[in-house]
Amino acid sequence: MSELDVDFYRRADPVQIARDLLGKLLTVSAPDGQTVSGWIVETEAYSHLNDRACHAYNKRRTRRNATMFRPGGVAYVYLCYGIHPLLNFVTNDEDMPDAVLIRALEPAEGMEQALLRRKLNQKKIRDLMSGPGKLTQALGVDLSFDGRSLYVKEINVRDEGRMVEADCIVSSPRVGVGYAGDDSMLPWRFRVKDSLWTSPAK
DNA sequence: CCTCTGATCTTCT
DNA sequence: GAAGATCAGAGGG
Repeated sequence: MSELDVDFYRRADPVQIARDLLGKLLTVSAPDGQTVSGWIVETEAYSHLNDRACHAYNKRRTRRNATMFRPGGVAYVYLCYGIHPLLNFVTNDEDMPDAVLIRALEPAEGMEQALLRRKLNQKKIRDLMSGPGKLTQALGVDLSFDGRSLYVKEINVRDEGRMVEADCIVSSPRVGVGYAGDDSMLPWRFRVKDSLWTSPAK
């Protein structure tokens, strides 16, 4: 139906955007020419205000997080644990560094290519995109996507009319952010209730 | 089902 | 030097 636009990404509340992204269709055409897409079923919000788990907490700049300071509507991709590229969408205005981490997708188009990239067979289909590192591998997203606009054919997000009602969204604390102290308790992880495709981590 | 571990890049102490 | 927005494989129950 329609591509998500500047007005969607440049809002000031990453928590609302994380909820709104559930049910949207993410499509990636990798440099090898293959296209893989999936429905977003799990996200996490990160805010530079009052959130110690955010890479850009208190507007702290590092070489890694420079992309977060750009205007909303670009991809922020960084290497986690030295191995896995993780995909975020930058939100809010320039120099207001918020982001939404994409944590899991329900497979849509290009499943054969995704299975190849993940080295999985049909029996393991549930592991295809059910985690932030798994989905970047399945989609072919690597560090070269950092800073890429989200309005291009290489990577874009569309509203295809799949509705996710408020009472179908489960919120819980984010994964792996214990270092953030009290902020690690914020219920800023969002999942589609009863989806078979969300990540297993507590 | 579960717990443990290695892989190995960025950032901060 | 240590820990992190993670995953896969090995081993045990």
